[in-house]
Parts: sequence; structure tokens; C-alpha cells
Amino acid sequence: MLRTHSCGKLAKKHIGERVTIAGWVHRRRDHGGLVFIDLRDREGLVQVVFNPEVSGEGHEVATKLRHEYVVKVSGEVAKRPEGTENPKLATGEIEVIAQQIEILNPSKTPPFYINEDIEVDENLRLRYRYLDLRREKMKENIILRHRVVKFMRDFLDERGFIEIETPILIKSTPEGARDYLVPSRVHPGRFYALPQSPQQLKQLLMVAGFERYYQIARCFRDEDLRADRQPEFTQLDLEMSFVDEQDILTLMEELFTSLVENVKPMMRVLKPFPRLSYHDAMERYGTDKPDLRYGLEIRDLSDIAAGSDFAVFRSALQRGGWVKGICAPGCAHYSRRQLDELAEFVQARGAKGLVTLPLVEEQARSIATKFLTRQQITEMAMRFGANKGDLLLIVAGERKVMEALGALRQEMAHRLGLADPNLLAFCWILDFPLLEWSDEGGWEPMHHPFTAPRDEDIPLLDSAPEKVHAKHYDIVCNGCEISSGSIRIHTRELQEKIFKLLGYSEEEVRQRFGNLLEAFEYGAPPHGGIAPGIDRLVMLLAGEQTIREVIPFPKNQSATDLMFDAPSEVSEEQLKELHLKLRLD
RNA sequence: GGCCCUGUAGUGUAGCGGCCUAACACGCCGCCCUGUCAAGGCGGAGAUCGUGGGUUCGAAUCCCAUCGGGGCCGCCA
Repeated sequence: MLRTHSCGKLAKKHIGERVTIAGWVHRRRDHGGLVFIDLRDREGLVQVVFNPEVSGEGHEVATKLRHEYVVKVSGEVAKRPEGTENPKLATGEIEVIAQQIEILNPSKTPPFYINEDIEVDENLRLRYRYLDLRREKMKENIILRHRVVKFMRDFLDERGFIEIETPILIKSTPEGARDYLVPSRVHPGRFYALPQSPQQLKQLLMVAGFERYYQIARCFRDEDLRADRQPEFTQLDLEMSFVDEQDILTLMEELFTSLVENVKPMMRVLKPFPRLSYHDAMERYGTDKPDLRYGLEIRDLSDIAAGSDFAVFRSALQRGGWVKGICAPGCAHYSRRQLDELAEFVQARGAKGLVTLPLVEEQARSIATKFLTRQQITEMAMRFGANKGDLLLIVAGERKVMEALGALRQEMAHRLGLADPNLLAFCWILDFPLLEWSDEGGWEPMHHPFTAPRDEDIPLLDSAPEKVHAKHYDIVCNGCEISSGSIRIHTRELQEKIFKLLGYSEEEVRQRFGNLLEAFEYGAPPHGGIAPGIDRLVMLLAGEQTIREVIPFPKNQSATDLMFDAPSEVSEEQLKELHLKLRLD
């Protein structure tokens, strides 16, 4: 070892000891005579003092030190002189009196500050990610991520789960997201696909009799990126045999609450997790992933609106739609400009317009006042329990428009700072429909085709598929979908029935799912599971706005890695070996 | 594919038709300095204002195009 101690671990108990430490020059304060260096390693900072009277040679080297030089220092740990302690530093009561110093490696001046937490262009950070990761915040995020995953492993191990790896080179399953393909050298014209999730594999592990499986699984989806979406991401994938929905719900609630208590004791969790039906979530929050850190609930005003002459309301209601709204507290003073902005916000999400109704003495400021009676306005205000000074934001339309209102709810909460940053509002979304009617016509699974229908709804598969509920559950936290899971189908008959309902031909089913169906004939146990997204979870725990802040080497929005400059072109030679010809049009 | 935001020394910002020969802070370089800790003092170097066109007597500033970045919609079984 090049060192005897860690910088950040030095403490009063080491006073008088001769130690050797190594690390990066975090900051230097050169007084001409004395030189102070804050030396940093993974554990933290310690002040090193270079005194020409202690070591002339050491002092001379110290004057040459610059940011991020890597050095090895030997010296004596000393109590700091009276009055020079630094309470801001964990090691602030002591310092190392340097006797010897060796520069292990000098450093160019970094392109951005390592020692300050200021916003830096993300491009630059990603290009020099190894420097960015030296910064305190990123270091903490990566360590937090480690602790989260470690906790999950320990938690599941204690409960009899077995960690099992599944292949990364697997078979393409064209439904769902776009696959990442890997050409086969050995089989010209054939491709592997990277798994979008180990779904079928973990079900087969249940058939294999492992009963409780988990994996920290990398998943790949070739879709466009978002703040909370990367082409490759990590899930805690788990599956259990001989369980029902309630078992999974209980297990996950225990996992998440104990996880937060362990890794983020400052943060609060709603206990027990509130449970909402998919229907209620859509009605009250305009989304299936509501942020429950604040109220601002959507209320239906259709019955009141039905009595008005307002054409916008009437036509929406006639088409079978609704008139709904939210109440923004204390926003009646919003300027024309601000109100226009909100209208644009919902219009960008498919609403025709936004009716804004400030609750003030003279109601002259809203168009709606021309069409609504004082009585109707009062009734609407009462439905929200609104006060004078509040602002009602109302849209009319169908489902799509209600989602716009849900987005507006989130936007207003953001503007008003309603979300408690120390609250993790986990909740369950339950009672999902099994199927959705697709735009192209035909039924498609709301989640995936392996989800089991409610037992009592099975007869409806033939008569009214839209009424079938799924044994499916989502965990949502602070407006973010954290995990999705279900009890799976475990019999060949039911699985085939679902495939048929989804319009898959027998040939397709045989090709894509033949192995799974066959496995079901060899004593597949009832099973189910769930797969929490680790990137998103750690993002919430770290209080970050994007998962890129909790992924060591993420890709940017155009799916490129700025450090490696990937993806990159490959040689003609490589292509030939893979039997590939480029068609760039 | 669409909508919105954004690009000024190494970094973060200011400037938004002429006062810009582009300002400030930190960083960087040099000198001074023995108790600092975001050390301090003095001095210095460093930017063809993403790129290309246009409008104008005059463009960092206005317009168009283009490139890069970010957010969102679509997409994400």
C-alpha cells in the first residue's frame, strides 16, 4: 500500500502518529512561508501543512502543487493550534504536518471545477466524466446507488431469494420497444437481441423451480431518450412462485420503506403506501403516475357546466367528454401573459384551450364569466373548496385532454413549490385494464401479454375484453413510475387464449413463445413478480432531476456516449465478418 | 417526425442595434506574504460572442439557414 490511512478517516485519535496519505490536491493556500493543502481521497479531506522549518525540501515541492495533482504525503498528525480549527471539515480539528511529499502524478488544469458544486455544461461533464465523478455530488450519488443495490441484495437474500444471471444475447421479440440487435458472425443473416427485460427468462426460472429469483438486470430499449429514460437501464428484476398480488405488494412495501429508512433516514415515506385504482388515478390526477406529495386534485365540473350556454363546454359534453379543472391557490392575480402561457401549456398537450377563472370581486377578467352565471361560478368554486384569490383552470374534452390537465396540475405544483422535497410519496396503482384498444385497431396488452387476468374476469375475455382487469400493480413515487409487475399466466390454455385475442397467428406464437408455452406444460407453478427501476429510484433518493446524475457513464439525448464517442463506425473488415452491408439512405 | 428553450475567455454569468477596442467573478500565469481553510494583496495573459448567410451607415444584439445541447409530444409490450 502506498498509504497507511485515508485522508478523510484521520481523526483526533491519530494525533501524534506518523502517517502516510495519498490523494488529490483539492485546494491550496500558499502563504509564501506556510503552504496549506487540502488533500482529498474518496473518504474526504484533510489539511496538510508544509512548513519550511519542518522540511525545506517538502515546502519547496508544495509550492509547485496545483489542482488535482496526485501526491503522497508522510507526516505527523497534529492537533490544530488553538483557534484554527475548521468546524466545516470533518477532519477540522487536526492536520498533517508534512515531512515528506512525493508527486505521484501532476495534472493539467481541469476543464471545470472539481472542488465547487456549480452548474457546468453537461456536454463538458460527459466528455470528462472521470473528472465529473470526482465532484462531491456525483461521488455521493454513485455511492448512494451502491448502498441501494447492496441493501436490496441483503434484503432479498434474507428472504430466500437467489440471484441468477440471465443472458444478454437473446432473441428478438418485435412487440414492445425497438430491440437492440447484435449480428451473428457464426450464423449469417441472423441476429441476437439485447433483452428489453428478462421477462420470459425469469418466468422460466420459476418453471425451473427456483421459487424466488432476483437479479440486478441491465435492460435495453432502442427508443428516444428522456430525463428518466436511457437506452440501457437497470432494474431490480424479481419473481416469486406460489404467491398472489398481496404477497408482492407486502414484500415491496417492506423493501422500499426499510430501504429509505436505511439509506436516506432524512426522507419521509407515506406508510402504508396509498392504493389507487387506475380509474381513480386518471380521474383525480389525470395520469396513471400521480405525484401525491400535494393535493391540487382534478374535479369534475361537467354537471355544473351542463347548465351553461358556453359552446366549448356544451360541445365537449355532447361528444361524451367532460369539463374538469383544478384550483390553483392564490393565483387569481396571474397576468394575461401568465394565463396565456398556461393555455399554451395545455394546448401543446392536445387541449383545445384553457378556461381561466380567477376568483376575484368583479369577475370581468375571464371570458367564461360571459357564459357562466354567478351561481355557476360559486358552485364550481365550492366544488374545489376554493377561496377568494384562487384561480380555477378548466378544460373541456375527452381522455387525452384530461391528461393535459394532469400535466397542468404538475406544472402548477412545480410553480407553486407545493412538493415537499423530503417526502417520498410512494403509492400503488391497481386494477389496470388487461387490454387497450389500439389506434391501428385490435387489442393490445396494456403492459405485456404474460399478465394474468383477474380470475373472476376470465369469462369476460370472450364477451367484453375491455372490462377485464389485470393482476397488475405499479409503484409510483413522486410522479415517477418506479416499477411495474404482475401475477403471470402459468397455463398454456390461458396464455394461448390471450395471444389469440391479441391477434397473433399460430405461427407467430409458435416462433416467439413456443418455448414458454411448452414450459407451461411441464408443471409451471403460479408465479408473479415485479421490476423496480433502479436508476429512477436512486434519482428520487438523490433528489436529482434526471437519471443521468445517478448513472456513472450515461448517454446524452441523442444516445451517444461523449467520452468514447459511441456509437462509432466500424471497419469494412468487421462488417464483412458479420455478413453485413451498410445501406445508408 | 413535431413543439419549446439554449449556445459570449478554461468555468459560470452580464451585455439584447452605436457608449463593446465585449464586462464581472472564479480559474490560469507572475510577484509579495508563517495559521489559512471559497486565504489575502499587486500585476498579467486569455473570447474573431457555435457556424454560414442576410437586414442595416453600424450586429454579440434583429431575421433566415445550419450545427451542437437540453426539456417535452410521438415512441417507450
